[in-house]
Amino acid sequence: MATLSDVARRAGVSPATASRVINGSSKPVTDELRERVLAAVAELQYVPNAHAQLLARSHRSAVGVIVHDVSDPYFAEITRGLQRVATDQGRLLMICNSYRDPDRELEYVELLRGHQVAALILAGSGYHDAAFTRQLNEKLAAYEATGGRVVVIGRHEHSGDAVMPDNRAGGYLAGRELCELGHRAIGVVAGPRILTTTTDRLAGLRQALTEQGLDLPEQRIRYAEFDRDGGAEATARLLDADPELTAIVALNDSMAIGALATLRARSLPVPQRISVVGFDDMPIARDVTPALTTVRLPLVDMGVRAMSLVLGAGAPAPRVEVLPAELVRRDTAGPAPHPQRDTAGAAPRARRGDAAP
Amino acid sequence: MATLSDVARRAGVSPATASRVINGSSKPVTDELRERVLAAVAELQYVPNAHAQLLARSHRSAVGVIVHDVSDPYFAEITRGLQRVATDQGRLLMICNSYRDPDRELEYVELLRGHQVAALILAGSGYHDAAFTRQLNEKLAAYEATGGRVVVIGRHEHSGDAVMPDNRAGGYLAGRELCELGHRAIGVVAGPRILTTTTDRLAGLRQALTEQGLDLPEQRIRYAEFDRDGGAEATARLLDADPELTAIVALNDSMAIGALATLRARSLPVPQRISVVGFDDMPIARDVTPALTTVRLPLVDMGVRAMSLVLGAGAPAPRVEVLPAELVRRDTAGPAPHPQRDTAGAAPRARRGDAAP
DNA sequence: TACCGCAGAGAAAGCCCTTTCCCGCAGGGA
DNA sequence: TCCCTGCGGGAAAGGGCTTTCTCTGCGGTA
Repeated sequence: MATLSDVARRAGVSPATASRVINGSSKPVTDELRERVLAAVAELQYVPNAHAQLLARSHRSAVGVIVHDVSDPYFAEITRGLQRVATDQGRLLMICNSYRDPDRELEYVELLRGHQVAALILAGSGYHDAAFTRQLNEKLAAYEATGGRVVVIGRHEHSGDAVMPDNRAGGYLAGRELCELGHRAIGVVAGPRILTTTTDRLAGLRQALTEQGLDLPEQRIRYAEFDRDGGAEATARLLDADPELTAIVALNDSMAIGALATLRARSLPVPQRISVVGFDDMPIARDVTPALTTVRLPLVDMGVRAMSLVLGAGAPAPRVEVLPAELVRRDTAGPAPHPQRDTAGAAPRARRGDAAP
Repeated sequence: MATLSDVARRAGVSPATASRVINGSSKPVTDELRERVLAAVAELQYVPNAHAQLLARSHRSAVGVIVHDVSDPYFAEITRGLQRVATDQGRLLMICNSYRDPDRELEYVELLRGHQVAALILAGSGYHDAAFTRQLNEKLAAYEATGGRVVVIGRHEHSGDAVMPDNRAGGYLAGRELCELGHRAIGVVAGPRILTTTTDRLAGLRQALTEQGLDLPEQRIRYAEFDRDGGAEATARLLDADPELTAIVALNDSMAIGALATLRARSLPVPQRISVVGFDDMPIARDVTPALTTVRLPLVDMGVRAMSLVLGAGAPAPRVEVLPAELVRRDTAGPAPHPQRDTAGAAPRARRGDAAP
């Protein structure tokens, strides 16, 4: 590889001058020398060594991002938001997939710190795991102590700046919708119970049911991987245990799609026989058939906010931006198939005029 | 940030010794000193500066990857394959999204070269653009001249090692299938015509139709973005121009999903009234309703092969691995709705017993 | 006892840049 | 004519790490 001094030698100037030309330094250089340097760069196909540059320059510019998996639509959308702001500000993003492995997450914090990133964004659910949480917070604190900035998306465990989707309210929305449609036998297809996202969404859902005089026993919940196959499998288990279910809440859209697949395989019409509500409103939700009724989270906006927060000025106190969830009614949730013997939930159910456009 | 000499000072040793302990050098260090160093590392939360390390070490280990967009399922699958091999070999991947912008692609080649990657993988379609192709090849050649290794996935324009999906054969498969089902009026929803992927798939398709005595006039092809919305829009244009179409080939699955959306919006039943065939077989294809008939490409395997090639020993001659396409029959392609006046295609149509399970 | 060899530790030379500091020189004012 | 100013350029000092080379001191052999 050609180095700067190769270029300088070829152009007959000092490395200092070559550097100034290449980086467009504010210090003036004669046109004659400038051209000689540029010519040498072209001839030698010179590309500056990024590591040497980062070492020599003091200011750090890249931003590190740790997500579960960029190709998961949930994180893809968030990342889109992150990118948008980062690109505007000329920042490079280093994105790492933790695949929800706590150890890998810890490793990546170190790795990114080692790569001298100016800031760190952690996106994705936190864990119910005190030991891990403590370790992570220690690492994050160490990083912040040396001037690094940290923002988390959707995790409570960190005490600093955060962007939080309102998972609990979203769960509540899903639950209320189904209650109002007259459903009494509601099953839940949930992600891993160690994730705070799962428990938060579940808590909101439970609250909605409780308000309608329903409870949500553990046997109506099945925990599985937070993906399509997990959803398919959990739905099958749920149905095997309780064939009378008239509605299923999937705690994310991937699982909802899996649920739909199982339902189709068992020839259970949606929403006539059984309703399904998803969560997240990822792009594909509107394209499955029937189109998925789901709880929408402003994913791109979450990314935008997080990046703005992390690149903006620091604040004396931690800032927490809570972004609202919103119910998107499409075609997978309909009235419960047959009238309930129990009439307790009649009033709210009547409130909803679904026949109107 | 704590530095190595901070650690050394704190442990009362020289930086050399500290370095040896931290990197597990082969040179022996007394247990006593080793422990002092380790303690200092822990106390100081020391993380080595990756840039300094890369500068000091001579051997390069990271691999650069340029794709259209990691969150596009096509590239997500390929990347999964790349990652699998890279992780096995302890390599770090630097993944860049070009968003099909040739200039950005060129920039990323430089960027990755500047980051001293040991190898470079370019995935995604090439362009019908001689000037760009030449520039890219020059940059790649310059990189290879300094010992860098390059593998491309799905692009003919580079003369070195390559992994090639058989796009042309795949197009042929889609065309033949529809002909055998009796379709005569077939429209195509295509990606940008500047992409070689588009023209390759189109060429195979055209060949299949030609063999059946059909031709594929330009007005039966609509070019649009290679995504869901592009597919929806192109389908609408196609239908407006030619309402009698009985089949649509979408040149990737995202476009096929868009096509399905338009068809649903227009209440055209699939496959009774109109058949749809996609391309790629991305994971979601089986979950749309009706499940998508499509041409499968071994995407993960393409990634695996590419990474193996690039990390393996160099070869004297360029190696090109062509991976086969395969038709996956699901539910969006059925017999043409009404018998053709023209009986020319009868024989092949009869060959296929679609009523059988 | 004298000498050799080697284990274990440190000094120092890079790796490739950026940037400060300094120097020479030309032009302008006194 | 002399001095000061300021511009354009180079020398050199890092930036944080790895690694070779060198040095010290110990145990073992003749």
